[in-house]
Amino acid sequence: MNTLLPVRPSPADCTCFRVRSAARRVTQIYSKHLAPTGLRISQFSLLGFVTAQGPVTITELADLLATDRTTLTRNLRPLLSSGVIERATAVDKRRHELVATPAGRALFKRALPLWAAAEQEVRTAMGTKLTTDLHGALERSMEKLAAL
Amino acid sequence: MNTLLPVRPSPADCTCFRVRSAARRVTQIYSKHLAPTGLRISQFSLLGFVTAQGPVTITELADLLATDRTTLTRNLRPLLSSGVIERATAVDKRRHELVATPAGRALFKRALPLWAAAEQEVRTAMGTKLTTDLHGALERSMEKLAAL
DNA sequence: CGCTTTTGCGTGCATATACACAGTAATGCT
DNA sequence: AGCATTACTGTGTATATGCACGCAAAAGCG
Repeated sequence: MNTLLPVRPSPADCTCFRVRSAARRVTQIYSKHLAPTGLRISQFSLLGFVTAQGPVTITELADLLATDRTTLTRNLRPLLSSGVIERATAVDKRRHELVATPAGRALFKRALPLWAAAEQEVRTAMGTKLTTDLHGALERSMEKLAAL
Repeated sequence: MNTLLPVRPSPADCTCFRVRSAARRVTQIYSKHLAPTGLRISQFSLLGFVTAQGPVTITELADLLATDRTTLTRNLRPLLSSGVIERATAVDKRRHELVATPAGRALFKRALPLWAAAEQEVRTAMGTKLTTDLHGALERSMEKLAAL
């Protein structure tokens, strides 16, 4: 299990750099497709989770999305002000439960085929095997790195 | 090559979401290690490329890092003001050539073992095979997606 | 019941990211 | 040389990201 580092480590060998580069690249592609909806890809994900998970708190959402809680506070802002997500009053007054509004569910429904087109474009470009490999590697990596 | 999408697409199946989640996770790990240097991982990468590539322009750097050019303009700001990178006067007055200062090279040298520790921690957690798989999948993905 | 601890959130600060647009310098062409 | 084109860069605007810190509500305990 002694994974040796390259002899002359370079920033280009950095796992972090590679994952971040890939994230920037795919973000551009998805954003291009989703532009007509006015949603960024992160907003699409956020709206999707809120739509699917029903009433959910920011902390729960942070776990699902592997994002910092305080990041979500801000990322939710445009979605709250545009009325696609709203706060529900919870019994526990500390909890700020979030639900998708009818307009939010409609928007997500409209955005879904555009997301699918982006996903299809990426998967077609990569091919079936690479898509499977990438998803598998990312999935297993997240599991291994969750413990750290 | 007809890569079928899942029957009921969910944001969690999104390639973009997965890559972005992974990027957030690894960023946290590297940042933790690099904190004593005052460098973020993106700044470490930036400084590394400038140190290695010698005089380089923002546009060239943008290609190397797969980042938007205007992002680099801003990302360079803290590195310029802290004096680890400086502008060199080029013959072509449009070009803003960047070089690492002696302080910058020294800082990078100090940061290198901390980066190596982060890289080692990640690779140890993932294991040799998964590390190879992930790097390979990311590498090939970037190639395939570069054309889009 | 009153006090301490825990839990759920938001803010201040700093950086990261990229699109649309604009400015300036070099180049090419007539 | 003069003008159009191309190349290199910065800014305005908006979102994304997370750490340190502080606030309020609920829970636990004597």
